[in-house]
Amino acid sequence: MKRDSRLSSVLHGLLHMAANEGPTTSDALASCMGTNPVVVRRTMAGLREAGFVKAERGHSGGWSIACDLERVTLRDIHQALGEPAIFAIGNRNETPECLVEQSVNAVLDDAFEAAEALLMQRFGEVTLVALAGEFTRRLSRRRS
Amino acid sequence: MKRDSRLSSVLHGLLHMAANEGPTTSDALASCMGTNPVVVRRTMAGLREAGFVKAERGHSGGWSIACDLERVTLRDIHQALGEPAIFAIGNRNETPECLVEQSVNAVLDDAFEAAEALLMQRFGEVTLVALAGEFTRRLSRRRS
DNA sequence: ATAAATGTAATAACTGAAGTTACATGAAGC
DNA sequence: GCTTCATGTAACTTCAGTTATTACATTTAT
Repeated sequence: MKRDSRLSSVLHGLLHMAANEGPTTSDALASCMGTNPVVVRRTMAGLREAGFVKAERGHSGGWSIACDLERVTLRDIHQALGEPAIFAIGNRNETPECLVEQSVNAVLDDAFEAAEALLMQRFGEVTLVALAGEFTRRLSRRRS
Repeated sequence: MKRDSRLSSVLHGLLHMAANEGPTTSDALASCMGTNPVVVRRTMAGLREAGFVKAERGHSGGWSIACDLERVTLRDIHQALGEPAIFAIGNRNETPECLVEQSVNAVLDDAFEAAEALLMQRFGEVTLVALAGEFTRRLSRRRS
């Protein structure tokens, strides 16, 4: 499977948008993310619908932040993307008749649910401001 | 991406093998797992190399357990399968030049590593005997 | 010998993200 | 009004990785 990098992509885009004064075009985001402007629009669409960013059309248009960076967490962003599947591993059959397979599924699901809960908790603890702070920290470290 | 169900599949197969007296053929495993005998051989190959199962060729051959079910855990099985990727989500670029992207990656990687560590810990706590016990429990529950 | 089993290579099918092309729509500037 | 620059979106292709299938070699018991 090709790995889903939408979360990584939009976070990267958001930080660039936050750093820019006016709106940032899909083209600009695409070039700094090494992808295609159409992909940017498609991916950002979820965040737009969730109200985290806004897009202005026409001359001098583009994307800008439309939320409080202190309140929005990585978990919110993940949800806005439609909560894509986290695991590449899963059960072969979600509703098996075989009692053996049901047992295997139950044990695996327990473990996966615990791991997912932890991941979501972590995501919920990181605001976009904190993410930007991580960048600032790295920037000053490099400068010194 | 199609989800990787090899772990689920081999565990299902192992429990069936453990329940059978003699060796179990790939055909038998395949039909109870709803797949193809070639897929069974290919998937079981890792466990065979790890010494968890053995395969006998020729007449009245097939697969049988070759390990202590109390000592082998789901984690061992996952390793024997070649430690396939756990997450369907990942960074767009693993070694980015952009400091913004590096920051995003670092924060995401932290969270993913924590979730993976928890999952592996859970897997390490479940032996094949415990898995079989889960089946026995379900069986008696259904009978009552 | 024959039949029954695994071992494995080669190839196609399937799935979902990512990439691309094309065109409609809207807003600013002239 | 017209042009230009931007997003919105549909349709299609590409790509990667598991799964499925076909084919054939090899081993073992009868």
